[in-house]
Amino acid sequence: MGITFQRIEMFKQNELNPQQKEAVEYKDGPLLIMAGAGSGKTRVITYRIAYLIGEYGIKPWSILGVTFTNKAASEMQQRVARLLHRKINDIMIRTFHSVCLRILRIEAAHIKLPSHFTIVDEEDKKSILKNIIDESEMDREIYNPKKIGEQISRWKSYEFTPEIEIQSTYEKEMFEIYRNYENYKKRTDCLDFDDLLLKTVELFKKEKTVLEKYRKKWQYILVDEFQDTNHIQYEFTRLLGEKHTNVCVVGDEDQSIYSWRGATPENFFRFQKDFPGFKIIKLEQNYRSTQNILDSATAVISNNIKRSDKKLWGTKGKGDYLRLYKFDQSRDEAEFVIREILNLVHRQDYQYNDIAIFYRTNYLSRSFEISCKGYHIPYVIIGGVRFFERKEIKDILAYLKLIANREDEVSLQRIINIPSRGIGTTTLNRLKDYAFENKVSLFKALLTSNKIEGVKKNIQEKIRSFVDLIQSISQDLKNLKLSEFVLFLIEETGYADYLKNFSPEEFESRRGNISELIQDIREREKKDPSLGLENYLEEASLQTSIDEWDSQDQTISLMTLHNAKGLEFKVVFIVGMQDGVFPHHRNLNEDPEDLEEERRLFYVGLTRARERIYTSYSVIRNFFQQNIPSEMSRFLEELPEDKLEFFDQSTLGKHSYSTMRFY
DNA sequence: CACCTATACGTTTTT
DNA sequence: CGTATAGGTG
Repeated sequence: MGITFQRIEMFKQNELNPQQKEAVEYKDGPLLIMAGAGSGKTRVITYRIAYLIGEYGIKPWSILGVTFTNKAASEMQQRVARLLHRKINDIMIRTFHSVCLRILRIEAAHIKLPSHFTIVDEEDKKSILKNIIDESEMDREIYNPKKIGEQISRWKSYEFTPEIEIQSTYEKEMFEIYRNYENYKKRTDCLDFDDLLLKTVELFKKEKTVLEKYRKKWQYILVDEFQDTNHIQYEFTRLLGEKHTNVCVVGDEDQSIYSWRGATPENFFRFQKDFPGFKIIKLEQNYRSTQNILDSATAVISNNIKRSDKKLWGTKGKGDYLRLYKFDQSRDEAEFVIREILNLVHRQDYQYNDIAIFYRTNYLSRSFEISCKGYHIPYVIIGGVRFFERKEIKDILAYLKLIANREDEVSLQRIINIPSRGIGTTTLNRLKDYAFENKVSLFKALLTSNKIEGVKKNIQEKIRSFVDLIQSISQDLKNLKLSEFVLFLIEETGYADYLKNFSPEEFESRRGNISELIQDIREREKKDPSLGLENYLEEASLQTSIDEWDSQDQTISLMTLHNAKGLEFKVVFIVGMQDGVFPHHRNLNEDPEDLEEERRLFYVGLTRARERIYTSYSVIRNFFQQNIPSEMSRFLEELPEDKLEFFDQSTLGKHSYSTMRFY
């Protein structure tokens, strides 16, 4: 039989160690895989899925795989397809958010939600909150939209709702804002990222028949990066899995780096409680890094008190020493790193895509970007401003979102006067007041603007022509492919001229981004000729920066340590290693757990490297154009000295580490 | 209402 | 330093 042949082939091509084999072949019941860094975790998951299908005859569509990024999901899908020699588009391997979105689109009616709801991103969320705070006349000093947004997010990830009793006036007002925010979204048929998870869990708890339907559908569940799941994600997993208990979770508590987003390794314990009879398999064989890297990473992480004892066995030779460089200024650091990269590529056998630069915070990318440009090194920055967050892209998307959902007030507000149509803030506020008082949507208010007091005839005319524009282009959506429609829309709205006027200097790059958007739509149309507006908007709103990245491209990669999770490179530079930057000053507090999370982040960074690690810092840090003296990161002192070479490139304070020089 | 200028303010990490 | 907002003028 073909099935047996596949199995033999699978194991021959890429042999698995006994623990990996056990994890792959384990069929029914709860399974907890503790997978150390570089222990072949992805291989185990993909083999396991392939094995369930190929060996146990499980139907592809009864498997649910949950990952953290779309990229990890599609990679996994491809690898499974390769193992089984067939196209597999019927396995659901997606992110939590994407799976929940799928469910909600279908089941929305059960929780009194129209199925065409739109998704608000972080920027939209902030602007909604800002409006609410402004209207409530609260002090913006204390009530800053970003902070409140984070707080709301935290509440929601714990299934906390505004109905809960609260004491202090501050909390009361926070809840008031929260409640208004929730009402606003309800009124405008919007959901934020947290809602996707929260509403799905709510739906499962309320509608048992719906829950049963999905329990029946997904007989086998796998969750990747389990250490970074939060309460609500755990609930989702538990609800779906507790009946058949075929739930496999994979993670590494040493790589838990999202506690600030509500993630908790506590879920490992909850899993063990909620799924009795579970099996634990530990993957401790590291196939990625040299022994020196492994020993250094182990030495660092062993400073954490809160961790269960776990070992990593290396499979490679000792390899190079780790390197530690000290500089005067950030720009010296950037200059060195880039020259060293040139050296690695031209004098040694490395390619650009073997190399990555990691930093703690996004703003550190700037000096390295400048140096890359100066030396003509091809680079990509992962993170920072994402493609779908760029102004021009968001404008176009706002038009599309409004066409998909007329109630979407955020999008309407964004583009009602872009390009400028003479509908300014005063008019907009009148319209909003009218909409609010008469309990209609903002778009409805536009339709009846002649009834609104204080809106002059000429302005009514302007509003009418805007409404006509939206209505008439909406008609054309039916007759055009989406990519053609977007081109048409840009034409009809006069958006290109607007961009040119708005900023001639930036026009070229913005137009480039728009072409890229259209190209992206075309590519998706190629895969799925029936690609609709809603479908595309969905994918666009859940896309992350890492998803845009192609590891095959001949470029070096710059990213935050958080973005580095799950990746590997031959050479890794970890830069900006000053106390206060890394560990970040906000996590240098009384709470030792915050520091431990920073340390895990360092551990993640170190364990991404296969062959070589450079760490570096400068004694003068440029911050807001100020020069701030800074100390070497305390984490660097945790690296074992006998596996480290120290290079003092600094002309200031030479005395300090000169005795460590030994190369 | 649109446009220009002054000033305040901020950068942790992100699905 | 760069961006985002406020405040004033045409």
